[in-house]
Amino acid sequence: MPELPEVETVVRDLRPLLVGQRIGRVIVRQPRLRWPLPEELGQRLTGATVTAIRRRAKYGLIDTDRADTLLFHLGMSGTFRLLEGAAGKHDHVLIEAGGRTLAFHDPRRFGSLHLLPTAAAALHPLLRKLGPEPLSAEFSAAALAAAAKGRRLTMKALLLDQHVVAGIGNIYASEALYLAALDPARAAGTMTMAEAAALVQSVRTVLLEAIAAGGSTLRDHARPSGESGYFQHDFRVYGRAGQPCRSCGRPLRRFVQNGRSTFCCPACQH
DNA sequence: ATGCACTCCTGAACGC
DNA sequence: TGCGTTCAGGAGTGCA
Repeated sequence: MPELPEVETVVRDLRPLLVGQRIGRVIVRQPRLRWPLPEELGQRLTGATVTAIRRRAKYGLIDTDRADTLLFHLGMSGTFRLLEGAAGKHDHVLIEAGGRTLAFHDPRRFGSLHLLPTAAAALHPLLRKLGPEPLSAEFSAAALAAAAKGRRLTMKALLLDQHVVAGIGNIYASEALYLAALDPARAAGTMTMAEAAALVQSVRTVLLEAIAAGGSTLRDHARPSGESGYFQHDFRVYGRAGQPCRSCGRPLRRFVQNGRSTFCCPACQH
């Protein structure tokens, strides 16, 4: 469940479970994720106390009092879940803390875990080139327009470029473009300043809505899985091909861009 | 520099 | 029931 709102929800759910807790055993059951897990993962984490949990783009950062930070990315199918009983299939890494066992569960194994020096975490190659956080003031109409200027790629592809703005994925790209009434297939370079302003606002709206929805949904479940938070969210266009546009009533359309599904209202978005 | 196809992996849903 | 095909929320790499 990998876009910014879902990672934010996971981070918020992990905080009360881990912050202030001393990490016990760390068991690696499957070291081959997106990148091989560091050999010293367990040694470095065991005995450390979690001091803070942060989010950057779609990454979560778990800081410890040993100046190490555990960086995680959920990929397409990653979740954290509290283990009840034995570890199951795809529970790749088990982390004991506070009398509980947390499992990093990821069937497709596109997720990743890294161990970084906390002080230099932002300099890591995976984080260094990320664009602004979409919910920060740094993500402005001027900044977006500047990033779009002269670019021939589509509006949708621009939003998915993590160097332009960090944290938007395939679902919320469609959602934001619909809310801003922008055609996903239009060249990004044709964006006016007024359209950039509308898109910035729409991105913020859909992300904040999703964070609110994820948080409330997850509270129904006693574990920080997050799966439910994603599926129960009510999307405006994503996954609704053929259904009526909530604005004009005409059928929504699905088409493929760069090998991925895009949903839009051909009548409302230009 | 820019844009895009390919690639990693498994599971679910669907058609025959 | 089983088998093959297609699709899925990510993103680094390498190529044109």
